[in-house]
Amino acid sequence: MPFCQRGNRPFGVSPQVGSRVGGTEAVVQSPYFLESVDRVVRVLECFTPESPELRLKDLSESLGIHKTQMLRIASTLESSGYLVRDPETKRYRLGVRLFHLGMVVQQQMDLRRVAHPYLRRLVEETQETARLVVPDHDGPICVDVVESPKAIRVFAQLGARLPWNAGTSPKVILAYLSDEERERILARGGFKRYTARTIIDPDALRAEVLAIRNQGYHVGIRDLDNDASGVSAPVFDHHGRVKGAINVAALASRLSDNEVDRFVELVRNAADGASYQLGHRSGPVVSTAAHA
Amino acid sequence: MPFCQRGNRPFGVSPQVGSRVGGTEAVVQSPYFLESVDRVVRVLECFTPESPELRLKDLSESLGIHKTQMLRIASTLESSGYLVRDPETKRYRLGVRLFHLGMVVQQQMDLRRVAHPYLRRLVEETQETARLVVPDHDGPICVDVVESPKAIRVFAQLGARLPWNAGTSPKVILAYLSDEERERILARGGFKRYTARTIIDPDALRAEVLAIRNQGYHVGIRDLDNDASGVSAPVFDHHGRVKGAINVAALASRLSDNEVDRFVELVRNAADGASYQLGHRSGPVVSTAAHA
DNA sequence: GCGGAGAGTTTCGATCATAGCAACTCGGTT
DNA sequence: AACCGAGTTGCTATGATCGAAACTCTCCGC
Repeated sequence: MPFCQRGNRPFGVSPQVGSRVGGTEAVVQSPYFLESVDRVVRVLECFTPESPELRLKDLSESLGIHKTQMLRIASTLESSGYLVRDPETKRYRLGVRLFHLGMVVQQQMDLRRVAHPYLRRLVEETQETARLVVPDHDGPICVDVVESPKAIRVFAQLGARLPWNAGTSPKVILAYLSDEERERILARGGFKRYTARTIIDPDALRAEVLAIRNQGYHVGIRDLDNDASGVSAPVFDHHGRVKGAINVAALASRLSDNEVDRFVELVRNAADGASYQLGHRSGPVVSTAAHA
Repeated sequence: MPFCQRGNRPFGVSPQVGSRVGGTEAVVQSPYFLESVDRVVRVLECFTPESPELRLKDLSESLGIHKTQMLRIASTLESSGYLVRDPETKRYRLGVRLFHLGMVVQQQMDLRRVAHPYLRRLVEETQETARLVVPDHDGPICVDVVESPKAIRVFAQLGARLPWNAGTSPKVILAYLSDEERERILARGGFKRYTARTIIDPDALRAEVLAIRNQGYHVGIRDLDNDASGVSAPVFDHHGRVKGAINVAALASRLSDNEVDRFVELVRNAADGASYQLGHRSGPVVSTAAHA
């Protein structure tokens, strides 16, 4: 394996180092690093929703590239339709070409496809069963499972419909649905009891679910099954909408407190990674371990 | 003005020359051309909806780039998140980063904004009044006008609602709406007569409109106003849906047959250009002058 | 209408990043 | 076990790339 990236890269891929301006070439990231290539993407990244139009000077200054060189780069990009230049104002914008590439990417941004490798990795790391659960008209459904290799393990039925009021994934999903949807589901009621710990009162469920929303994940103990506990975290799309939850479930007796903490970390990373792949940008997710 | 591109570049910007493989550097497009930059975009363009995953060899072969070099380019792109590599299969895919750039572009893809420069150019070229008309709940509306500089000119009311059965733009839009919508509008009926040439019979209107659809544009003679004639062509978004029509209208008496042909050409180019800017790829548009 | 400032464009030679060769690893196939 | 094809690494010559400096153009204040 040639360089730093190991397997799936979830977050923090931003090479937009801010001010490369003053210093000469700070961090060269890999033995195969081509500056000319990297510069191209750095140019494209200068264009944001906030500043979609930039002058030559803006570009050359913010990237620390000589204006002459900047002109050459921009002109080349323009000639292939990745930048367009308003002939009046001389300002550059991103070209439609990029939109089309974006659409090619969008076609691959399918939840199951994206989540699967994360489930696999979770199982490797935890040795427990991992699942992907998605919301559906009436009740969440388990749409992907990677089973624990252990002899005694949580068995998850692919395609099974789960209740809204028990199990970690359903509650995590419920937590991030819109207020109306959540209330509709709570109002519908009819919650069954599965174990002594199952919440069946709608108001209690609402409270639980709002707490989950604040926390950004959920650890559930024996509320759906007397022997099982689990950890879930939400997966969002690029609009910031919940598309599902990633979950790891284990025999409750096997889960020490330390293990729980580790699982939470792993599950959250997996869910964040999948969210990122779906185009989500770190917004709504609560950040206990914020990089501040 | 440094190089070949003059003003707005509508179509045919594809530098994807197919086989640059055999020959050495065929066409160098501008004095400011940087091969390294161009190569980056050519790499990205290898990925299409049909072949979204490519191996190193696929890339290097189809671009005629040495595999060593290809590895370096791809690795650099990977390290900045524009390509992702499946560690198992070693295949590359486009990264989510591109999706985000695509979204930045999408925000600029607003019909009025995009069409305006085309209207301006049309007026320059034709010296007649140009308009942008969009469909709306009940009737098309004129949402942008650039007026002819001539003393006697067609006056177009910004924001005016037009009838469906007269004038070129409404009929062009009608032609490209979905079958259901079109039939609903035809069924609603209540068409007024404006001149001797106005079509008021729904069946006749349907026939006219289907003919327009085959033709891809429409030349209307004195059917809304006894002194005015006009040419319209449809503008599509990236789903291939009609978003509006671009129109040039002149005093009927000023329009010779030659002029009409010229106007048709200009209006179609403008509409195609605007469509392109909205992400439309030459699909549904009828192609009399196909490049086949 | 003049002069200066700021942005963009053009030219040109020196130099350093880059291209491609060749050798190597690794996994699968005959 | 030998082979093959894909991918990875090391190394050096060279020509594409970079930046300095001069030029153009437009806008502004006087």
